Amino acid sequence: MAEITPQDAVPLSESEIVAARRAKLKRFRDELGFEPYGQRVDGLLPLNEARTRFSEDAHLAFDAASKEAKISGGVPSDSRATIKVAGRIVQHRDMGKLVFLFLRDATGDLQVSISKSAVEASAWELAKAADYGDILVTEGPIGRTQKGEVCIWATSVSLGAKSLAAPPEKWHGLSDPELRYRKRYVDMYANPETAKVFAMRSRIVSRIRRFMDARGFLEVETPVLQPLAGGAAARPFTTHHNALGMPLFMRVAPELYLKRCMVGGLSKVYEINRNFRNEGIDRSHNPEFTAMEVYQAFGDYGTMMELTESLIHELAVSMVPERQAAGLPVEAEGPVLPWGDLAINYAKPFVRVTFEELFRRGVGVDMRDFAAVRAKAREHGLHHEAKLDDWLVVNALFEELAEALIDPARPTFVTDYPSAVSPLTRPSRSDPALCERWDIFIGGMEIGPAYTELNDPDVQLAKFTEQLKGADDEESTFRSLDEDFVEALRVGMPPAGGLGIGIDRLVMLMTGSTSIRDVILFPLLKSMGSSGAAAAEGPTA
RNA sequence: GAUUGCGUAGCUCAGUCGGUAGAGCAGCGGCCUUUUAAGCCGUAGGUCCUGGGUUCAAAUCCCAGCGCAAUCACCA
Repeated sequence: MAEITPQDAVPLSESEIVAARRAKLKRFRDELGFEPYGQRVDGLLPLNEARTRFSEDAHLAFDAASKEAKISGGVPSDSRATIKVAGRIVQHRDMGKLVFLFLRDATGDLQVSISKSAVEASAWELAKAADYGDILVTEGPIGRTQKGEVCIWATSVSLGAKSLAAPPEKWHGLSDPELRYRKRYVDMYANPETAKVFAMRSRIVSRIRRFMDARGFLEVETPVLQPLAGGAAARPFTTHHNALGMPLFMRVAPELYLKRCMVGGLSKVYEINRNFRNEGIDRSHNPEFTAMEVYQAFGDYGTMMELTESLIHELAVSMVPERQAAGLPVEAEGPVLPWGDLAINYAKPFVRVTFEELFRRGVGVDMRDFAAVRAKAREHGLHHEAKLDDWLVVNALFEELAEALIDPARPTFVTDYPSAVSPLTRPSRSDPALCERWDIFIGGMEIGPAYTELNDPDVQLAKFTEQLKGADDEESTFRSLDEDFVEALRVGMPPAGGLGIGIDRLVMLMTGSTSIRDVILFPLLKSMGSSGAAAAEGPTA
């Protein structure tokens, strides 16, 4: 195997900015003796925590002692805390024999002041020549400057990593949305609010887990690679297992496996799951997205409604201090979290309205009067109406006219959907035309449905079979009957409530993000140029 | 998939009626021990997204393509 030298890795041509940075890297290593890619450092403080170590008293005492020492020629006593930090340089001001720079980490920014007289010659050269984007490690007492800026007065400086890439604009950051998504690693340090959103997302997901765990649910993991893509009527991504010679699908939902868990005796389970749907991309859809599915034995859709309302309300309450800390608008009463043009009020109880009532208000006729429904459908230009089943026409009209009546500024449960459009749901005990299902809408987005689950294997099999008949040629290539699932139901699944919540959309609402790409670290974009096209061809060997 | 808009230096953006390609930041060389988007002097940096077309002349007008965004469609 040939030795790879750093020179081999250098591109043939690069911008003068990059060339200048490479020259500095060489100089730092060869002339100044710094390892440009750093080493282990213990005892580092996050920058926001470092800032809290500042003491005005210690600063003033040191200031006074310094002046005295200047006259008497002694060494001033210093009670300031000495701390060690690391961060990326986001500002660099060279004043001659004094360098001010700002370091940034995920917790915030902190100034470092480097005086030529306070550090070794090599460290001084490093401080002078350091670039925007370099990762720096520094140690020293924390004080402030004449202008009052809290800072570390460096006594040592070293490199954590030399940055060889041309940095974004230091004031505007990275604003081109395409570049922000393609180079998220730059976006995250150049635009601090980006990193804040992802830190918030992490805490939100963590709170969801604590909420579920506190209620006695077990978190489980079920297959992403499935021989049959069941649990939702969405187009799956297809793949293949070489050793088994077996076609596989990326899951569109974990539902059928979580129900198998119920059959097995895990009576309260949840999974925070990545799903994959081979469909369009827009502000609220990414091909892979995160959901949480929940199943509770001997619960029903009412159990799931209480759980969902409590969870979302609790999350919204927890966002009040989060958003205040991040400088985002918020009202504690409710609470009210602004989102886009809306001020969404998460006060309990959430709005509840039946599908039938909303249909009557939105469409103006009784949904069971199919003649009137079809007349309305023609009136509103649903031209393929004649080909559709009665209830599908009802559903289409509902989505067209009734959903718009839902107040986007209030979380709203729409309950008791027509049974005919909900194959995995148990029909209503009081009215067989309806089923025990609700959907929750917030901000005009569907956040998730919940069902009283169907656990009668014969009814389930009949519904699956009926659904398959309705599938067109394309659908039938990936839709097939999950016989093992029906077999599991024959073993006996307890009655249960089930729930699915879109975590990305919930995080959008909680963090004030109006695009799903702003809450997914690396959203899918088309690949660029020929290398991307070649990669899409797959392995050739 | 459709429509509209955008694509100019590493980044953020100007570019008038079609007539030699511009600024700020970043970079490079200087000066400066208290800056807050530091400042000052000097300097370098371009496949104007790609490919065609119209024209004496195209960043600019036209066509096609690529990428991104918004809206719509699709997504129970």
